[in-house]
Amino acid sequence: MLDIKFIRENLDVVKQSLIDRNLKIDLNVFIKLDESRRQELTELEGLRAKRNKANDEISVILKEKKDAKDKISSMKEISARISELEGSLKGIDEELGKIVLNIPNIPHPSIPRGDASCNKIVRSWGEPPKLDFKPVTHIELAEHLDIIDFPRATKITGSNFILFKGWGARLERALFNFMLDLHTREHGYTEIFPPFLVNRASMTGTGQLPKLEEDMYKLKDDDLFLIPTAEVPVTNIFRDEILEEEKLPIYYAAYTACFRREAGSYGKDTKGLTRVHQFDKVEMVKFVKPEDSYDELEKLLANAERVLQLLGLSYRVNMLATQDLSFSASKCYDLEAYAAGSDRWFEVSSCSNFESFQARRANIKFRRLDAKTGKKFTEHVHTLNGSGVALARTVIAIMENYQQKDGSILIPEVLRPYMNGQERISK
RNA sequence: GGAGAGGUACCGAAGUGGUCAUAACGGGCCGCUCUCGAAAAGCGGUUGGGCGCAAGCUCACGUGGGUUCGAAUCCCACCCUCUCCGCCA
Repeated sequence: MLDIKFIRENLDVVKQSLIDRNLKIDLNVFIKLDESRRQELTELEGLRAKRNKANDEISVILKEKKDAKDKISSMKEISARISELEGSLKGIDEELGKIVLNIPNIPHPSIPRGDASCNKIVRSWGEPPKLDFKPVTHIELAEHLDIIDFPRATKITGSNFILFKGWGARLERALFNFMLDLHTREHGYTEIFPPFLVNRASMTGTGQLPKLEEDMYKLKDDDLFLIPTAEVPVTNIFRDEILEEEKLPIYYAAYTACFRREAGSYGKDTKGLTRVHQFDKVEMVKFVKPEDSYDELEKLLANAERVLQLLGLSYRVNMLATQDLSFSASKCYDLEAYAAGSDRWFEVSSCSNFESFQARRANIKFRRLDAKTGKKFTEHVHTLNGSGVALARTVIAIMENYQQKDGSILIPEVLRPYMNGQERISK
């Protein structure tokens, strides 16, 4: 959520940001509502002041056992007007709130304007593997090695769910353990294991709601949602809280399963692990001071890259252009890992700076000292998060890049300690 | 799921229709005084939002409604926490 005052005072900036994102939101409605809100508020508060004063007088009169009838009846009219204004103002606030909740964050000046074709590869790392045979896809490998059972996952739940089996399941577990260990031991993150179900306020706090409700799995009898990413529960840890300045920055890393309905992408990537409704992910979340957030974004990105480097997966870093940027983000880098069997780059991480956008929605602040006045004041933190990294697609890259001529899969060295020291998965 | 208790500031807690919501009282924290230093004691300070150039005004007692000239206080609905019982990994 943007600051209402900011929108009012920087209308051109907001309008340009909507153009850059190729969105049509009529801000004139906002301006009109904002104006009438302030006008009605001024009248209302004047009347309230009058009423408060009269109330004090009435109670004095009654204490003295005198007659307050005239005063009381004269207040009836004012009270009626007050509740009229309160009702009207409530309506305005609701409408205004709806509009503001649907205005996306302002893209950072450093990112390209335009659609996905304008995304900018800022660097790449590693080389695609040199295989002296024709590589196959992870689907064929999984079937051959009997480590993922697609048909039975569909039977148990539905299409695009995964059932890992044997060394497949073990590989999955090895991966998120390895990632959590890396981030907590070497990158300074505190491990979190959050709930996988969250309430509406949490979903709104990070910006999934109200826009993406149809993308969420929602419980029927409770107003709860399955998390699409650990970003939601972890960022909401500090919802409605004021942090002390010395506590910042805060780095959290969490493994969770992630649940996505992928409504609107039916027919896309229907096979294999590419687009599934439930996948595992290790997520990194940061709460930082505003002046540090862009440095922190680069560090976060480096932490995610390190995972791929240690796994020996070649990847590229993609800076998203304005129209490809998610609703809440100001700036975002996607990490794309190459997978030889599919001969494709798979998005395995998104590292974003949300600036104060989520913090304002979720009401997360910190208290800091004003150097000039020596007084404390509160300010919204900046939040960031990044996958470190998403598993299903990383598993694709590992399987397809480490496949051998005989159909076995070599296990990346860093994972071997997590897999009984085993070197390969074979039939 | 059943029964009961409760939700007021950083914490505990008082307030049960009016002149007590920056909110009694106690504690914590910060600053100052005293001290070689500390403890103790004393003094002072310690919530957040909105409108306004400002002075200032206004809102917030779990949430949302209602009654009233006036609600922390009365009424209704909902949410949450705790205790006991039941069920249960």
